[in-house]
Amino acid sequence: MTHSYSANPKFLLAVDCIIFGFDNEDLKILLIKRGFEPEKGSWSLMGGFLGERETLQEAAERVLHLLTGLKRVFLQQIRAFSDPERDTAERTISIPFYALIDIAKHNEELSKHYSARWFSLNEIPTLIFDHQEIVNEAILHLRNRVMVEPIGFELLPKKFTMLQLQKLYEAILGHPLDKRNFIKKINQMNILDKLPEKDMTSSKKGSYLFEYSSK
Amino acid sequence: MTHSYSANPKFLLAVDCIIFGFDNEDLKILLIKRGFEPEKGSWSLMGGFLGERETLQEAAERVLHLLTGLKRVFLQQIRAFSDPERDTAERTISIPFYALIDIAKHNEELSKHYSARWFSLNEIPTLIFDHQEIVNEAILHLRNRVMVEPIGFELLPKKFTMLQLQKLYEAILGHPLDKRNFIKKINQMNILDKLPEKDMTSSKKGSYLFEYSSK
DNA sequence: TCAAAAGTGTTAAGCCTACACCCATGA
DNA sequence: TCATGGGTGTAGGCTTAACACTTTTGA
Repeated sequence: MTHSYSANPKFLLAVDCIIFGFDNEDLKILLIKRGFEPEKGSWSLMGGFLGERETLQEAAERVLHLLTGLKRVFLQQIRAFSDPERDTAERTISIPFYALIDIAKHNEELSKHYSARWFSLNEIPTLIFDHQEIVNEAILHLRNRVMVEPIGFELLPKKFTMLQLQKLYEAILGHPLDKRNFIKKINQMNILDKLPEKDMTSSKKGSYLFEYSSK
Repeated sequence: MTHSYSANPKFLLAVDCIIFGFDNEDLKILLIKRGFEPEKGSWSLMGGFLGERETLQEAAERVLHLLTGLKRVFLQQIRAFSDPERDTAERTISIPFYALIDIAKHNEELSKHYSARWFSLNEIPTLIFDHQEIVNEAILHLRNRVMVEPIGFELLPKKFTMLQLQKLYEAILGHPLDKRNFIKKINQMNILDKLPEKDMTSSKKGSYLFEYSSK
């Protein structure tokens, strides 16, 4: 160990954001066409460099806001990626965060500006560097977490039907769920408020809307 | 986002190691008396700075080897700590790793050289910077993981009794376990080989020794 | 009246928890 | 022979998984 701070090397720190969204069918991620060299024009996670006076969390919030226009978003840090060769231009350590957002709320203008597009998980194009590996870890992390904690509501509109929620869980977990068992499970968590309104777009009978209850 | 690598700031990256050991009674961590300013003489995690050509994992292995003499140790990365004020000397981002080692195997000479000491979790002295918070996250991580995956055997000698294993799990989880239920659970995991030998030191009857079966 | 999605219970199996006595042995 | 820790089984409650029919209503 070198007992002097100044004798040690310093590094660029990137925060790369895996932005998850849900279109009532598939879990998707928002990718950008990289706007600078190297790998200009290739598909990539939205990223940025850590600034002098920021925490990593703040940097991730900044990066996410640049692309989506959103603030106060669910963000979860995952493990650092540090292969010395991972970025072909210059050594960069990446500390990725995944975000859960409502697709409908992101700013289309900003997306256009970064040539961004939503991709279903099974249609992800070739990504730069180790970004595919980063995405894979984010998916695993999300999957593990959703099984024990009530997260994921960030991916839905404020009011949603049980079927929407079930489809979301199925998309995250990657396998179908039983309707009755799912409803039972969610109900006994006691995290939803049943609203008096119904969503009439999906059927003639209509289905009740629910809200995530912040208690 | 700044579209040029060189215009962005660089940072010192520390790897701090939470080194867990087990003395058949308590879960312990190995702390050092810090040998340089600031906070010289205060209790601290063993740490080091990332080198130009290393991955974070390699840096953690190097740091751990410096203090314990051990190689090929179980190491798990946890989340980065990045508060700009966390290190009072100079801004440093810490990427902590926790290690599981057999207390009996660490090198006493090296420990002495760093003025290192083992502390039970409930006797941890005041630590520098945010090291207590880092320790807390490592414990939580370990606790969550031990409930779903067979880890922890790294903390025991190669051959161990069921009681030793149970005491270890109790120390990690922080609460007592039922002997019969514990044995049932471990057995149905199918991860141990029962040896023909017995440990005769703990009782007149003797208790069978087990080995972790790598399959 | 029919088509389409919403809503609703029960049963069996497995899992977890709590709990107490006999065994083997050396002193 | 006795004191000490080692080893073993069962019953009840709880959770999970599998499974199908009735309701509502607009077209």
